[in-house]
Amino acid sequence: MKRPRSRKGAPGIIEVAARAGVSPATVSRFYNSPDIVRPPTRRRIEKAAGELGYIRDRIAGSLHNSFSGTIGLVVPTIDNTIFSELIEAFANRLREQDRTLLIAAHGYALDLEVAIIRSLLERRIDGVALIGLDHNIVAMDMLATRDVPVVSVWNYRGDSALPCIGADNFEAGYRVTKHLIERGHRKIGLVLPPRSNNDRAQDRAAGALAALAEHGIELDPHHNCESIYDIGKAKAVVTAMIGSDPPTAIACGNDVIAQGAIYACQARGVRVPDDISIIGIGDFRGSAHMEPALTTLRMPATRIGREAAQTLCAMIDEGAPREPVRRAMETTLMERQSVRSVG
Amino acid sequence: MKRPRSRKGAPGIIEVAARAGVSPATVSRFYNSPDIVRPPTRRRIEKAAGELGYIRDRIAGSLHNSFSGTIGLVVPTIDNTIFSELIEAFANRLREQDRTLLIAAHGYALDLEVAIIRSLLERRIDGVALIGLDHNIVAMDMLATRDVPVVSVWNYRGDSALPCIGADNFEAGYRVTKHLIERGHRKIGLVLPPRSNNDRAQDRAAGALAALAEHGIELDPHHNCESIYDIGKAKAVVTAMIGSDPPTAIACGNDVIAQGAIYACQARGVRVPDDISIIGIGDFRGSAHMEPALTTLRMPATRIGREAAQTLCAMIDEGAPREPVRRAMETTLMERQSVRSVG
DNA sequence: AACAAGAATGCAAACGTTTTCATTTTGCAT
DNA sequence: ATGCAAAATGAAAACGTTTGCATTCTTGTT
Repeated sequence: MKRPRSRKGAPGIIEVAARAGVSPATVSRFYNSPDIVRPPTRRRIEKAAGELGYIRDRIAGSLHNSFSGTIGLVVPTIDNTIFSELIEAFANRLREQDRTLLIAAHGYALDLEVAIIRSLLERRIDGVALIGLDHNIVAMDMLATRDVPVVSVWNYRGDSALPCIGADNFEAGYRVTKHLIERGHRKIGLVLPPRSNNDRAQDRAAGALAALAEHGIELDPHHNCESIYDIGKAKAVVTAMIGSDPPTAIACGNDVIAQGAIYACQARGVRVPDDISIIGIGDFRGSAHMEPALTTLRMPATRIGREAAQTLCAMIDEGAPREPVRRAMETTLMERQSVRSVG
Repeated sequence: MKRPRSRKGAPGIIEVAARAGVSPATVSRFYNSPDIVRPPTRRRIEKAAGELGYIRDRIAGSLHNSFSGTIGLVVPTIDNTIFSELIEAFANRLREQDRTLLIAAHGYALDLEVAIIRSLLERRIDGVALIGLDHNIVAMDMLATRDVPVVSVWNYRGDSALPCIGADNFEAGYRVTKHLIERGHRKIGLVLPPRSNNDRAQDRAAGALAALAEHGIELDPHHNCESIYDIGKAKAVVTAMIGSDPPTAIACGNDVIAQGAIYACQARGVRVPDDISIIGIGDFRGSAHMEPALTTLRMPATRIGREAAQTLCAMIDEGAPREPVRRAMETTLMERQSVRSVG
């Protein structure tokens, strides 16, 4: 029962042209390069468009020149502090450039990614940003065939095939663990997010393990845990970990896990940092104000989002450079109250 | 220096048609109503499309019939637990319907809303979802003129002009306050988000005040505070409030404020709920696992998001019904550990 | 075997812009 | 005034689909 809804009274470029007493071509030029139409004409068109309440139809426009002014963003999930900050920055930057954002989430399912990319391509996106470096090969192929610029956001690797704007997650894992070691901790627990389909998590884990290995510290399997991005789950996992033979410090894969860890300690009457030190990664909004304030490695999500949008737009406007752009955004260790020195 | 990037080798419907030995029209029909093309033909087209790696161009399609398969969503901000959960649900529901989501944030600036809506309209969205009921009149006008279905999400009012899917925020404010009163509290503090340009906040405040008034409880001006959506800010505000002559309970405008309130108490050595009870609104992910677990009024963000998408799609496909759809989604008081009875 | 009715397909004209090329207008120097 | 280059505008052909209408193919009936 599809009604072919009429575009109602919506005036087109032709009506505007008629009312302004110029040709449609001129109206088009008025919108796309105002500088080449003379000020008096410009004013007439502006007036006519205003009176008619004209809204240009970019869809018709993009049919001709192949730019739609729309960018795709594919994320594992939107509902995640870290990504939502990133998305917001990305979206705002695009808006400033008069582009719009098509967004989709796949929930860590790589096969859904193909369907999503296809759907975006059907809408003629000018470029795509993807979270992380590992992606479905057929999806990447579709993009490459159509010559659509792609940037990978959030994770940085010096040898990535894709242009990437993000933080070095290996280094992140390494630094937080190293920080604990430097504070004298030897019995260290790890609570990391699942590694499958997640290069960020993989890199962080590798970094943490590297720091441990470098100092000849052995990781008790009982202290090596996994938790999804969920306070409740993290709390449960850490509660189990500290039940018997607890570590003196726990490195968490992100701030949400760290938050869960702190609650787990509080629930069992274990003091942080006096009995157990806890460190996170991310520095989410709020982490600075927790009790105790969370020591964590700050990842500049907003800056990453903005830079990524910027880079992608440049690739669209100027063409992709030979060598992919790769930018490692600096992370900062925020020393607060949840870690103390021992020994 | 705009290169008119070539659409490269991207094959069109014509190439597919040629390879399958049919006319373009038939290929088009194959995609839009497969049932009216005979199975053998269908198979040939499918094969040809597959071999060519054809991806249909919906932009060209929407030029003809006025549906783009794209929905707009305008939110104050993406980076906010409550909205990101909503957005995710909304986006996923749309994806299931083979539609895509154009998203934009205005950061509570009503004038930006006009620019955003205009930008969405330029992309020929089939419908729009907006957060809340109060909106810029010229933006609403543009939508009405073009006959674009609109739904308001998140806040419910029985008398709203717009179709709305959400929770009754007046009732929410009323219930949490009433809950404190029923537990014997008389010295009650309020920490609510700023009301300007925010009907949700206005309604919650009105509800809270109504509950107080109903029981003849006077609100000490010193206990009537405002805080933006930010743990740090809320913590500061509450720290000040409990510095001298603290209330015995605080009703918070949302869970993030409540979280800040709890931290404020912890930082000052005030016990929750023994010394002060705290209640939130929202039941964000994590609220159940805090220490102490937060008593709060659950708002079903995921269900709201899904329902909203559903409703909007129905309006697009079937036309808007005479009387706007209005759905009040049920809220639930989650009694946990942050509120105790007194007196 | 012939025929009608219906189903499947093809043809060609939209859809609302942008852009090339041609034409007119403008500004300036003579 | 006059002529000329440069700037501004107009006419018309794209862009890649969808769809109304016309045509051809099926299929079942007599």
